[in-house]
Amino acid sequence: MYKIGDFSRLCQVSVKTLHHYDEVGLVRPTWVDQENGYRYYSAEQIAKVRQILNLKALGLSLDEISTLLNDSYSIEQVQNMILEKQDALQQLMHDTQNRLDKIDIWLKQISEEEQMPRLDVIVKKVEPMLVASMREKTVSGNRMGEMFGELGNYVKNQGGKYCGPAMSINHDIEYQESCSDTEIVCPIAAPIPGTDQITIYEIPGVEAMACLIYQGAHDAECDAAHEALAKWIEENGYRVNGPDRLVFLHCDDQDKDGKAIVEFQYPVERICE
Amino acid sequence: MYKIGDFSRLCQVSVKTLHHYDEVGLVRPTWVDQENGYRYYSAEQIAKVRQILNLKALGLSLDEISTLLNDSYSIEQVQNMILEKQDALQQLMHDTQNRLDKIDIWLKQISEEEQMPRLDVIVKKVEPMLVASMREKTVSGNRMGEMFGELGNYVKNQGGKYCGPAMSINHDIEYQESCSDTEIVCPIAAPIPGTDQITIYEIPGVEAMACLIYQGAHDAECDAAHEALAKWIEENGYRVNGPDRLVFLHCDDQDKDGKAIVEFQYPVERICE
DNA sequence: ATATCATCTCCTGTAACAGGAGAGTCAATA
DNA sequence: TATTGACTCTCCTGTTACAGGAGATGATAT
Repeated sequence: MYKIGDFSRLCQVSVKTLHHYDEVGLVRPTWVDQENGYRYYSAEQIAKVRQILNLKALGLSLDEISTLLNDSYSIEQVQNMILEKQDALQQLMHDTQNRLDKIDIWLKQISEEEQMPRLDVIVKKVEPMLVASMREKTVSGNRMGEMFGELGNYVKNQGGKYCGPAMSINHDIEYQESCSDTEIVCPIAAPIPGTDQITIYEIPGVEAMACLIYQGAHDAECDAAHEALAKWIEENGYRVNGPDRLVFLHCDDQDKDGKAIVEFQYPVERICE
Repeated sequence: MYKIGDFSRLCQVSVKTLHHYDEVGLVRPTWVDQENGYRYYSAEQIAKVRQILNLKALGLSLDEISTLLNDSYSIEQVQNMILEKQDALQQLMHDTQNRLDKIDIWLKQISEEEQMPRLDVIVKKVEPMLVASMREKTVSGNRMGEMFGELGNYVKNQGGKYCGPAMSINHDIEYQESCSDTEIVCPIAAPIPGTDQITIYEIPGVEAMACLIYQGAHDAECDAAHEALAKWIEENGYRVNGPDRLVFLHCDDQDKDGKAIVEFQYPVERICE
């Protein structure tokens, strides 16, 4: 019989840990002195503590260890438990590697450009949504404003309900100054009838959408942000694989060239996978 | 200005998370209605939340993100922070790989032998310790008992203080039936004088000691346990690189062949490193 | 007016202990 | 025998980044 201090030295675990294992019922002392509450452990229990240490080293939780040691499981069940752990650990490896990759990109950027890398790009999943849509070629900036007006009015008249910010989708593969093929859409909660010019349909979701928030006027800075996003996509090992979107999160309607907040969205996929 | 629900959808984070960020001061709402406590966020804050998400994806804690975003750190400081994280993540990769390796061994053993692998072997570090020692060749079991007696008495007479269980060290490289070179040692707290036969010195520590607890009589089962340990060492990619020890954790002195608890210890090293 | 949301604050729980307070115990020494 | 100093006990808090829920109030739409 050992007092907790001696036992902890034998097992190479802390007294606190033994207290904890007692509390959760994983390793109960062989005998407890009722007078002073001192815990006494027998040498045979060292083996049990070792089993626990070993199972912990595999990444099992105390709960799992507890059930595994108490209820005598069949080999298959143990095997399944271990296989599950293996999956979880492999997932962890994968995630960790991802983070390391991102850090690599960071460090490279810091040393090359001596400035903080962009922090405001994220890749997110975008759900499919029901929209009212207008699509026209040769759209100028002014015309776009008109189109939003028309579409908005139509939706309102039909009793449709907005359920998200409006956006435009750029169907041009390359940038063109004069002639562009642009679709503007307006997410709605429930279907409404369409017209010749206005289509109601569900735009597909996008698994990976590289997104950047831009705030300010629609000017040179805006183009710079666009470029930055394109650069980010390239440097982080992605490739654009669909039409990009412009989400109008906030528009100061009062003055057209005033403060606006838009999100640039490019559907992307990983290169080499 | 967005209410928290809209803002959470825009940022792709939960309301709970925004509450939390508010509480810890990471992202405070632009404006709070004093009447009802409603939080209102401005669209510019989306960018900040994104930065946070990105930094989180690198594995930084909220605390670290907080200091990084609030106090404007220099590029070098940021770089150091990131480098630290990189180290930590690489360590994590390493540990995780270790666990996966152990799991592989487990699964192989389960499928080959259709039984639970040994759970009671651990590899631990053993500190150097001051001991009183006797070493003799051609030691039989009986003689060992005598030696322990002599050594114990000597230590006691010299006023030495035990500070751990006694043990024997097997200096034979191969197992020999009749003639063996055995040292028995007794850890003591402070130096005492030596004699012709009894040496006082510090036995070196061992970085990696593969250990197995055995309880029972000193018989065939004991040899089986020894073998099991040897097998474990081999299968787990270690190699014995020093004299093995037998630690007498508990001896029922009454009857010699009765219940004893000993720990087999083999100093080991990893193969291929 | 009412029903349904959305939002608020406050509390608990998570995993596996570490650290410390304050009190009682043990063994050995003076 | 009294006194150390080492040990041990219980109880409480803190760790991380939120999730879940209770109970109350506010906002919005029919």
